[in-house]
Amino acid sequence: MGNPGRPATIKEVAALAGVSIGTASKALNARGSLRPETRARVRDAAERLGFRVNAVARSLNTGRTYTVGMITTDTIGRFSIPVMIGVEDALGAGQMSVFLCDGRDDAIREQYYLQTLLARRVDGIIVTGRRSAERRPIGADLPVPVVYAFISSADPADCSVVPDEEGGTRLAVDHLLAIGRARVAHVTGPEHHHSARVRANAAVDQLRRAGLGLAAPPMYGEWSEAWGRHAVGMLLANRVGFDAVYCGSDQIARGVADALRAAGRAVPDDVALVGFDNWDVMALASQPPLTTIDMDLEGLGRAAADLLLGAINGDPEPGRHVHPCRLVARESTAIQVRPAADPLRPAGPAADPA
Amino acid sequence: MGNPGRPATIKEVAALAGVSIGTASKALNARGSLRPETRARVRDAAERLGFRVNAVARSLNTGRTYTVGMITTDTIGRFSIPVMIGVEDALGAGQMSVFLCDGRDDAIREQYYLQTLLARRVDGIIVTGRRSAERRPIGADLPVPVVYAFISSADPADCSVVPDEEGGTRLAVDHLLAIGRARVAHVTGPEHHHSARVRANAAVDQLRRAGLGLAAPPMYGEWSEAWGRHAVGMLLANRVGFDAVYCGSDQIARGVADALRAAGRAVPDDVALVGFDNWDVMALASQPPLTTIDMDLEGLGRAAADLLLGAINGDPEPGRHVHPCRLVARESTAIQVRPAADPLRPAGPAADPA
DNA sequence: CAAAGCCGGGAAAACGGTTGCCGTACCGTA
DNA sequence: TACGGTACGGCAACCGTTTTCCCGGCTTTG
Repeated sequence: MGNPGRPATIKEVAALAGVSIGTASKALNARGSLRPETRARVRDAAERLGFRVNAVARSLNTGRTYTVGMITTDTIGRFSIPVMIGVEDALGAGQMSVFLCDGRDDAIREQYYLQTLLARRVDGIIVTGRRSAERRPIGADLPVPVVYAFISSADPADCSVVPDEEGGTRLAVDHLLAIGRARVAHVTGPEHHHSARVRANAAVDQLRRAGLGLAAPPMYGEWSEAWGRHAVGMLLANRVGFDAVYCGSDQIARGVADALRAAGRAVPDDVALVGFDNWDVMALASQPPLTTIDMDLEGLGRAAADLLLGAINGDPEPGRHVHPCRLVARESTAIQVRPAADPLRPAGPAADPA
Repeated sequence: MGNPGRPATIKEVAALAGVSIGTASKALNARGSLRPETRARVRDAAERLGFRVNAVARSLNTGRTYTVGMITTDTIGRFSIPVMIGVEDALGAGQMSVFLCDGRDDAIREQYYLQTLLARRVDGIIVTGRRSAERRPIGADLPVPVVYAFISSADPADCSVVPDEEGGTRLAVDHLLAIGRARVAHVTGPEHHHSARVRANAAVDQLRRAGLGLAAPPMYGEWSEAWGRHAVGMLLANRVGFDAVYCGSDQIARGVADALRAAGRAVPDDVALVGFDNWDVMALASQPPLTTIDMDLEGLGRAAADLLLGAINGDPEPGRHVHPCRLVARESTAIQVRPAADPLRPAGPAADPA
């Protein structure tokens, strides 16, 4: 038990067990050659005193702290959360603790955090953020390995893990083609946004590979439901013929779904719909629920953490690593012969709660 | 600059400056009495070597680590994020770093984290989580102060900071009364959920104080849009007379708004609507945008951090501290003579992007 | 001129562990 | 009986800083 005042030290444990400090250390860490009975005596003493090794003191002479810093480029947000959870999960399993640093898109603040982390002698650093675009490296010649997760470093020699947005788009397009759609429109976010451009270009490419083109040029706008609704209005006003819409986000897709319903076009029968992000609150609340592309951000975070652990242990794998997306099929494309049952929710309208 | 191999130690700095280690320490920390010229010499040497004090070594003999642990009861989620951001912000300003620990609603995992944090000799611990209900204390007789943020400890002697959900509800009800509504319905989450009950009871109380009652008994269901839609169906089917709905969440409120519109009831003219949470993605995307109650979770997090800092510095303020909510007025209650201009967004329909 | 005080800086003891090296006692064997 | 080997456990250096105490020299004062 021990008292709650000062945590017990190994010296007190050693004294109680009647051995030297060094011996106590060996007993507690299962090193050296000691009589089993001695080990037991030390362990008992430690237990009685409520001894908990002082990680600070240990770090001082091993040189390893078993901590890593996680710096977000911008404010902690919807995209960085799952990445952080994945990172924390993978590192926690490796006995490492994570320092959380919210960069807030402020370079000064970021550098302050970087210095703090280095002063704390973290074993490594993860840099993440909301955007999937490139960013300037956080520092040069740092004494610890750095991995960029979701965002990537502008220096190709740095280790980055990014979602395979092109691959995700190919999944979306192929899925629409597979259910027999050929006149696909694309509604997405602002053109200056990296992800919007990448996904739009990938959609065009993949359709071309099938001998097709978009039903209309990519429609760039905002990452909002309102823009999704507005875009549908434009498509209808221009009498564009389309039987599917691939959207740059679930928010946009939901707006598209609402506007289509208001215009009397049935989803998915008249128009099939695919979103992006698999943001549950949008994808599931949409009417109908959205088929969408999931970037597996948590898995991406875990992958980044594993790369960091590797680098810490001397096996760096520099460069840009792409992490696969996956398609989550729901009712907004549930049509014709469906290849398999939807794994996430039963087909048919959702039952309202009592 | 120094090379990126091993970080420079104060010994090397001292050698380069031609002073003893102790003197170097004093120079770098602005202590003791030294000639200005000596200080400068040491500082130069430190700069040239890229010296960064080893926080681990420093902690070892000061006994303070300037770190705190933040443990989430359940998975990091929508409510814990703003709290965490607030905590991190307030603590960062106090030069403290934050260890992130995702408890995942797993008591084993939580205890593991607790032990890890204690081994790391954190100066304090913040416990947070998604639900605002009470939870069993994370430990007894801990050697460091603990503050519960958003959730609260079942032990009233522990320090907890919780949102003033009753107060928030009073703001909502008073607001509806102020715009002339008297037949208020209440649609909220599951009855077993602490927040749902608290808010429902507070609504009843506040109406009673005005000599009124709810237009129908509190409608408990789910925290979902679907339930909001369904509840409207029930109200209409039962021919309940109502000119306002106070909802337990913005998600529910959005569902209510959609169903009312579908039923030809205008918001806010026929029915005024107040949500809860001020979750931007719901409150702003709703048609019309929602008046709602904001729990100021970030501020709550900062308050918790400040209490923790106080406790660390010897001024504990045990007990349950309530943090005020505030009303954010938007178009779902924009009616009649409005007392003041809405501070957050101009009135009138939102313009769709080009 | 001597004593006292101050200023600048060095030496060394902590802080709490880990670990390599060494000594001792006991065993078996020649 | 003497010697070598092994098992067990102690000693002490070390990790990088901070901080206390002390000392020598210079300045001030009586």
